[in-house]
Amino acid sequence: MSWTDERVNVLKKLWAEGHSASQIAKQLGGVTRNAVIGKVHRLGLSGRATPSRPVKRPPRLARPKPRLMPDGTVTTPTPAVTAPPVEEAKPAVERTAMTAPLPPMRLADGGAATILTLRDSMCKWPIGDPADPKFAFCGRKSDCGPYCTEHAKVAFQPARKRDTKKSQYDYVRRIAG
DNA sequence: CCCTGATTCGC
DNA sequence: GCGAATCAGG
Repeated sequence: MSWTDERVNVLKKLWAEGHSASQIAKQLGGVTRNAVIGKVHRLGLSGRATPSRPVKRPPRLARPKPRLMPDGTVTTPTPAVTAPPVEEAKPAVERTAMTAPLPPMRLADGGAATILTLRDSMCKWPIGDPADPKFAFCGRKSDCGPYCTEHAKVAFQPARKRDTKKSQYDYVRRIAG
């Protein structure tokens, strides 16, 4: 099917009325929603009422995936080597320190357990910002684990509600192809 | 998983 | 110009 004047008019009308691209495609027939969206863009009426989506995305770089050519050859375009501005996850220390329920134990000298004074039998729960000079460890007696009984409760929470196998699989597929 | 629009690029 | 593939997000 091609974009006749009549079909374009229907497209404009339905789009103006707020129908989604897939709905318009179904009504027109013979086109996919991608075709509708593509046409909408080409007509320059992409910006409809934006209810709740002020999403600004940086432009995607060219598809690096191999493409199967009609003659059977597979071409793998060299992907742009632009470093993606990936924001790293916060260090575990920061997250755990924020939820620390106990202040560092006071040592005999009045200070707190540091990396120098922390012994094997002492709780290794971090307290405060590692970059801070006052950064310390809990230092209470740790028995069968790295933490004291109080921090062990926080550190070894009962397993959080697991993701479904399905959604995990989706994630793996997303990153692994 | 379903859905939405946005974008790129081979055709 | 067209639209499939592929995005990012609800």
